[in-house]
Amino acid sequence: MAISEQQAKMAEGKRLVQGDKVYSTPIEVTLEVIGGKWKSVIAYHIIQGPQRFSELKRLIPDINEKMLTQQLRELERNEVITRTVFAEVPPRVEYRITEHGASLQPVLEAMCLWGRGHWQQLAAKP
Amino acid sequence: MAISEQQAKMAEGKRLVQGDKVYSTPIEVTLEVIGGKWKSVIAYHIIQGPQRFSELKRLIPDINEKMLTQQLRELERNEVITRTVFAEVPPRVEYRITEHGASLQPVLEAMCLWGRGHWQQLAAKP
DNA sequence: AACCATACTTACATAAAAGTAAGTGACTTC
DNA sequence: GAAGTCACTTACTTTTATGTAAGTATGGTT
Repeated sequence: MAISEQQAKMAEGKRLVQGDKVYSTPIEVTLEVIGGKWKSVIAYHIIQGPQRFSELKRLIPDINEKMLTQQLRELERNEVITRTVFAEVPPRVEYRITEHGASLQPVLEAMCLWGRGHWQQLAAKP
Repeated sequence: MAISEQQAKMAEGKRLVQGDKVYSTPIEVTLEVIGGKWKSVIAYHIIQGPQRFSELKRLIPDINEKMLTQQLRELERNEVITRTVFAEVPPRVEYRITEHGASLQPVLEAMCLWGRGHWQQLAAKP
């Protein structure tokens, strides 16, 4: 390792660097992939089994088509899911979890579990 | 349960309701508490042990004071952390995880682990 | 008296995320 | 041939999140 690199590392503390992006926790890396309002929810549904576009729309009633498409594309770009178009009319498109995406299961499961617990606490109080 | 309530539930599928908020997955509940760019990172650091404001600033170099205060307040409001002011000059304020907040550990750990793995994959490729 | 430290607060500005509504293409059924 | 299905796209608007920079209070140190 060059001295300048080393100095840079010491000056900035333990930080993860990737191209022009700098993270101070691996959590930030995860957020790049499943951060935001929809991505974790979408991934959670697809991890339960392959889903069509329309099925996801049904499963996530409040999402609109633009958001659904956009977030699916980003998940695809990050290799969390794959997109398969079937040459049929009307078209059929299937989204499946990748192996890499499947490794998100513990994260999504933990989030799901915690959310359920927190919701019950809220429901019990006021 | 009143019939109208029941009908409402059937019409809208399995959804969690809390006041004026409606969720279709417990994941959304979790996101209300630790969603966004900073909250999970902050909680992660405080879960490792009590931290002062200035220490958090040091641990999360890219955050600014306004954001740090704001997010700390929201974590406090959701009973994830507590805030203790010591009557000293200069002031000392300590943030600690609550019991409820400590239950986030599996979530944050999973996020951290996954982020590390994903980052290594990225680093190995290009 | 001037300066330092800590942990903020405030007003304001910018950027990013999310939402709305209308339209597209290819083929099927009525 | 009009209408319907599915999975989008596009242009545009609104909302939410995040950031900047300056200022505040208390009291200790020089």
